[in-house]
Parts: sequence; C-alpha cells; structure tokens
Amino acid sequence: MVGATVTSSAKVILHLDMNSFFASVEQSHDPSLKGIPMAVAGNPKERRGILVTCSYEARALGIYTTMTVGEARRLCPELVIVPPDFEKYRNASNAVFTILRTYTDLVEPVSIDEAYIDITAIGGLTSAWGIATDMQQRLLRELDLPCSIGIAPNKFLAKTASDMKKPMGITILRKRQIESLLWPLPVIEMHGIGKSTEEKLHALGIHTIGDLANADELKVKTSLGKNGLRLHHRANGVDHRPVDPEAAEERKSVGSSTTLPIDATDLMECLDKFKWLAQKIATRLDQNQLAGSVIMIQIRTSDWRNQTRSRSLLNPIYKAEDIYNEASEMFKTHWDGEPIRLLGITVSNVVSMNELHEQLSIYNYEKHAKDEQMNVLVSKLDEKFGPGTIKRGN
DNA sequence: TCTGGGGTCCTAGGACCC
DNA sequence: TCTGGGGTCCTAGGACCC
Repeated sequence: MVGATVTSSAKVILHLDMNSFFASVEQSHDPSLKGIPMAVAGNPKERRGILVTCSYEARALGIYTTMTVGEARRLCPELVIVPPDFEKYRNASNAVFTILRTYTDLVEPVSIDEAYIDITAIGGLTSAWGIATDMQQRLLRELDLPCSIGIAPNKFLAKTASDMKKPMGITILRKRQIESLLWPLPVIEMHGIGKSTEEKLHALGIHTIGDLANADELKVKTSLGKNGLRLHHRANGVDHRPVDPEAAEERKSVGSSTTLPIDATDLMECLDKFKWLAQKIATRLDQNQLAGSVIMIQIRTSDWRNQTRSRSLLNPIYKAEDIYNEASEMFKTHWDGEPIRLLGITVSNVVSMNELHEQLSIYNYEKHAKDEQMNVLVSKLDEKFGPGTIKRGN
C-alpha cells in the first residue's frame, strides 16, 4: 500500500491558499472581468497606486503584484483596474472559512485568504486527496473562488506544497520527497527567507535549501539566531507547530498609516493627518470592542528611512481624541523637520473591552477593600492615641 | 522594480529590581 | 564597599508575510 510507512502519530495537514484572492472576488461579483487581464489597485493618480493583486491572465503578460499602476499600464494598456473593496473581501473570506469549518473545527486562519487545516482525525492520508478535492470543488461551485491546496505531514511542508501548483492545484508533499523536490531550490524560495536572510546565508556559503539542511547548526545559529535554527529544521522537513484554531483570534495591534500625496514639511498638515489616522483607528477599535495601552507612531522620511516612537500608557485607550493627543505629542517632540513621506499610528497591547471592564472592577474591588482596611486601622489608632492623631493618606 | 498598508515576531540595549 | 547574576519591562529597529 502506498503511504504504508506513515506511522499512527503522523499528521495530515492541509494548507489552503485562495488564488489571487481579491481579483477572484471581483471576478465572481462581475463576470465581465473573467478571462481578461485585470488587477486590483489603489488610486492610480496618486503615487500610492500599486497593484495589490492581479488575475492570472495579467500575470501571463508580465504583470505582478506591487508593480506601480503606471508601469502596469505601459506594459499592458488593456489592463482593467478595479479599486480595492476590503469589505467585499472580508465577507468572501468569512464565507470561505464557514465552508472549511464544515469539515473540521481544526481550521487555523493565517490571513484573509489562507488557512491551515488538520484533517488527521477526519480521514488521514488515505482520504486526504478526496477531502482536498471536495473542498476545492465546493469553494469553486458555491463561491466561484479558486484555490490551491497543499497536503503534507506538517505546516511548513503543506505551505510549500500549496505553492507548487497554481491556480487550482492540489499537491501532496511527502517527507521522502524533500531531498529531490526541495533541496535543489535556492534558499530565497523558502517561506520565511527574504532578501536579508538570503544574503546572510550566501555569506555562509549556503545557496540551496539542501545546503541549509546540511549546514552546521552552530554556524547557522551564530549568524541568524533562533531563526537560523528554525530554518535549518524546516529545510530538513521538521516543523512541530500544531494547527491552532485560536491562534489568530486575539489581535495584538490595530494600526493605520498613509503615504502622503507629496512629502510634507508642514507641522499642521502632519497633525491633520494624525487626526485622520486617530479617527480611523478609533473606529476600528470600537468595531472590535478593543482598547490598547501602547501607542506608536511611524515616520517615513522621503529617503525611505523609518523611525518609530512608542509610549506605554497607564491605562488602555480607544478614543480618537486620546490617540491623537498621544500621537501628536510624540510627533512634536520628535520630528526634526525632515520631509515626510508616510505617517502612521499603531495602538498595541490591545485587550477586549469586556476584559478591561473585568479588570477595572477587580481593581475597584481591591481598592475598596484596601480602603476598608485603612478605615479599620485608622479607627483603631484613633482609639489608642485619640482622634485626629493619624493623618489619612491614600 | 523607486517601492501600499495591514500585520507578527525577534533582537538588543538600558532601566530597574532583588 | 566598584561589585554578581537573574529576571522583567520598555523602547527602537528590523525582517518577513500577504
């Protein structure tokens, strides 16, 4: 039997990746966009106009994500560009996850269009292909949205597998295939390795994923720290992370930033932007019933240098006014007058309002209890030394 | 290739405390 | 008293991902 070497402890993990998600959602809402080169992009008249994603027909013509609108148009004058509609994508995403959860509760959202699914308990490897095919067909039939699925014994390999065939692919990646399929690839192909890590690895004489897998652990650790060890393990197909449905539930921060139409040198203009950003964040905090106790501002100068300043607050905040006051204060004490390209605010260390109210009532209870103790103490001392001898503090 | 906006996680130094 | 070691919090910056 094929796959008989799989032990009882082996898991079967799926990684599901929606294909050019935003573009596919737009195409499902407007069939006239199907089968043509199209892209989702910000305002082309401003310099923040870059492609967020594009259809496979556009990709075939050399169009890619992050390309500027201007350049895309030069390359492909007939490219149809649609402005992004995040609410539409959020709704489509919810519909996708609702379908996935009809198979199992072990669904971990990774992003708006990606999920890990642990199907060990509902069939294992023998029926993995059938389950994946069924999922893919249902998403296409019911939502008109294409996806690719990777099947493997762990998250890293599943993620790698889902990348191997797009669009509408299903790929099984077995541990014994790592050497032949993964090891020949350059390190930059590995999930978790970017330009910077690639350079460090090259400096160590490590060029392929196979080089990384067979490199000296200590050497990699010295140069890359914890991350080096992790990458070394992954290159060997080792990844013990469980699929955790709650992992992405708790958001840690809420932020907003904006690239200015032209570089700013005027304080009032910047403060206006901060006011607008604070309002945006306050609205989103309110929608999610959150408040946060760390506030951070980001300043990107025209030479692309990024600076951040942050403050920890005694109490979590959520009101636009409070967010603005903290942000503007930090900005005023910090900005050296350099031309600014981008401004941002992030509120982090967020907690839910419910939790906050609980904490507050516990705090009040403790404070109250303390007051009671103090009253008893004072009255006892009054008894002993006469009234008014003891001054009450707080 | 002249580069958006939303995030997460990691590192490293300094303050502070025991 | 010139001096240890461990732990945690805060801040700034960087890498990476979608």
